Amino acid sequence: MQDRYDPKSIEPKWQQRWADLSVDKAGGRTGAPKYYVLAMLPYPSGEMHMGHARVYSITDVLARYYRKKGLDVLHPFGWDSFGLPAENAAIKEGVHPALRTPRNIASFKQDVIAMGISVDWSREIATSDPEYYRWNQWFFLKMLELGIVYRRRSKVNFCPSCNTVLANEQVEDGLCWRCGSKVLEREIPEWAFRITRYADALLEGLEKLDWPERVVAMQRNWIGRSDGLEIDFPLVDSGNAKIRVFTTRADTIFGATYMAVAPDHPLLKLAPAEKKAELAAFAEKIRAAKKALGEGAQMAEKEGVDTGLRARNPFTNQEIPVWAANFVLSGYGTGAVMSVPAHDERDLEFATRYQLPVKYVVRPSDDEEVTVVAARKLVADQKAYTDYGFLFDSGQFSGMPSAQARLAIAAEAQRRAIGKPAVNYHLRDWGFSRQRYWGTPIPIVYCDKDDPEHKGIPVPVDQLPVVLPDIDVKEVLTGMGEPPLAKVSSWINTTCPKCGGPARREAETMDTFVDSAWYFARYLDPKNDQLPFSREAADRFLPVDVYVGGPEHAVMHLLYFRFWTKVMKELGLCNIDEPAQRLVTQGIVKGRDGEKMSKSKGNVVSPRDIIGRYGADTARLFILFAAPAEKDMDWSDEQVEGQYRFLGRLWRLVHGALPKLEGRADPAGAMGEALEARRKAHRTVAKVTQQLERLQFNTAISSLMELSNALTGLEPADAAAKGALHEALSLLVQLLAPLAPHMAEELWAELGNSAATREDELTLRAWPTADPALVAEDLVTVAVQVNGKLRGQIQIAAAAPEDQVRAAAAADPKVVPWLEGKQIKKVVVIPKRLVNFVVAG
RNA sequence: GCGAGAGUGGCGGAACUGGCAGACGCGCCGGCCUUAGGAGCCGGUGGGGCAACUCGUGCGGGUUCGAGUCCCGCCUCUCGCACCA
Repeated sequence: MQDRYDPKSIEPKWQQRWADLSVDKAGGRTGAPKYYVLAMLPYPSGEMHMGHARVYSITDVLARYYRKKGLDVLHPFGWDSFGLPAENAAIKEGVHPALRTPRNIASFKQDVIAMGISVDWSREIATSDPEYYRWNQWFFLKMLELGIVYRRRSKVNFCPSCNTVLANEQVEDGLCWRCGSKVLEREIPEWAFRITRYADALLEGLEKLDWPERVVAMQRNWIGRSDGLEIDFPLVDSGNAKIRVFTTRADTIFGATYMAVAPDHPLLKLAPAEKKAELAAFAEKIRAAKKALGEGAQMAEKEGVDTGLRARNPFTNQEIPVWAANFVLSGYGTGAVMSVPAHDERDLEFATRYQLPVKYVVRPSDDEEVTVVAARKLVADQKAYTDYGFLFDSGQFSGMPSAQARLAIAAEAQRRAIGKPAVNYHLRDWGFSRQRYWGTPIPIVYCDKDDPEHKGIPVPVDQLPVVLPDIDVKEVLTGMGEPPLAKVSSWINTTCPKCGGPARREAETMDTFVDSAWYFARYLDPKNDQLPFSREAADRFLPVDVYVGGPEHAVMHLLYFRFWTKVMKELGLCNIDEPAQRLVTQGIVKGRDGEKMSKSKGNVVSPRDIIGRYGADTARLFILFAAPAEKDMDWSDEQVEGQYRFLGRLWRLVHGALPKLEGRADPAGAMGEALEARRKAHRTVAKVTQQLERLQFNTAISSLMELSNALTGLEPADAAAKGALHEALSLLVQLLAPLAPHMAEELWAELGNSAATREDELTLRAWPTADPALVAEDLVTVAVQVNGKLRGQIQIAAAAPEDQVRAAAAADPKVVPWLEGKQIKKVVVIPKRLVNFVVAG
């Protein structure tokens, strides 16, 4: 034993012992329920940062807690080791990603171990390992068969100077990150997942998940289902041509006074000759503007051009003008809208600018008088009435409420064969081709003979994996020209699986979101060379019980992850609908200045430094104590010191008590102070258990501090009291174990519970249970109120009957003056808590 | 604009299904110990008032014996989406 708490001398020792005993291995407790706790897959930068430390602190507390509860806990770890950062670093520094990546992993892994994170390293995976990514290729081929993977043309960012395609991250303010040239748009073929096929399944699945509302809302919004009507507006004097629109407000169709189409709408070719030049110029202008503004930028003012075309409103039979407008998106719905300026803000803004007619057809009430006034006010204020209401000036539909009219008008359109109900989604298919080197090769070859149109011939499954070739970094990873793999002639040139003749491999690689879409399942069976994972393993451990990671993954990763799970079920690999039942999105860690930690701000605090100075237990306690898991937290050196001091006090508390524990007896006979200590300890067991179940780590730690404070300064009077103190300290240490495991192991041993074998380890590992007799209170403090204001407090037996409690409350000296001479109208008694006298006057 | 979340001491934050607001920690104040302490220990700490008491959970209403908690109407902040028809 040492005099002072010195984390450096105890933490590595216990980390070594945990590793030696393999206490963290999953799968050993076949009879027990499983518990799968997972942190989001990290990109292996060379050093763990605070955000990582926070995630792993959370998952590790859960892993250790449930292991102690006797569950078969799976807490695995792996590396998202493919991707752009490694490739960009290679382009800049000329170091091959395959060299850099293992170094980064080793360094990061050291940090994870130094934090005392209890990981089953026998299941470690790295996505850049061919034994991992071969299964990406396997999935690709299966999904190609099912029609979930397909080839399409799509627009990409292209740098004309580097002659290469750029990822969105490589475009800065519309300029190439490398050479600063203006980025162009270009159409190229790419591979895509038909995730839209699962839009409704992904939407419905959200209902059953125990996920933060914020994330659920973002996913719902991202999928963006909207139900409406597609309906044709015939063009006037243009033969049979008609413009199809999508609307969710069919009830307003009698108010459609013009149409608006996207600037590149195909039917604009029917526009009168004299308009063609103007329309072409407009389309070009809008395209250029969109490109320059980039994504997320505020769109300019609404703008349009009268196409000269005229359409007929199929319900009013009136002729209405057709405009090309910048606010209509060619990629959504039919690329054309019926404009109802009276009932749509956007349509009104446009109509106002170009002086198009506004016709109100829905009103808030079916009362003529009210309506006229309301309508006048709307016109005077130049406001659209966008709420549902009652129809007027709408022929046979007048008087109907909007909700009903929507359906009735849709039915009528269907009857007349000019429209049909339609559903639109914001969700787009997931294009996953990347013109990069450091990713999973797409297992496709192109053969001029067997595949003249270059649709792609799948590589046979038994030829997987298609392994990335080794390359000369300086020659291949230039960031310029054709895709990197196309430059590796020894690799790109291959033989056709069909004819055996010369063929070329697909030069593109997969988006790294593919890697992270299913890694959680590979952990179950990481060495399987027949399948991504066995059905047996899946049935044992899926789904993930708690998934922890940053809210920045709310849509992309978490949507792909869910999508992939649905595909895996379709393939019969597993029988779950959703990959993770519960999601915890942890808040960000801010620096000393209250700003988000970042290198550029110079406010980064490194976990490595904190562990070096205070030890992992302090780092863990600080991180868990500073804020609830889901909230942002500020870094505070003082609070870190505070946790270090707490651990120091605990150390001295136990070591100071050791001599007093000699000659202890069964605590059952303890009285007075010692009995109170036992009670406090058992109550803390009950409390902390509940707090850990609820992921309330900050209050769990404060409960331990309370117990520690209560036990400080106790002088056991007899043998039973000594036993009581020993019991209370042992419980305190056991409760501490998931949170500050090294300290707990050390003190547990000091308290005479040696941990030399795996079985002894399991003694500490068993989670304590509270003795109900000690948790129950026999004497309680009851608050006494008069007219809802606190006037006194009484101590009384918990079991005292109500009239006794009432009498004692009324007799309390502090309460008496407030009741004197008053008439008591009512007395509210809440057992064990409070008495409230309601008096007159 | 739409969606989600949050407003409680000097600070981070507690408060189970309405029941003693401010647990726990930081900071601060006082004391002890010490050659010394930026170590440790003990005590205090929402505002006002000597006190009895009183005021206090973003603002304004309401329900209730009783509201940080429930209802209605606002304000502010954070995050996400943003011409989605």
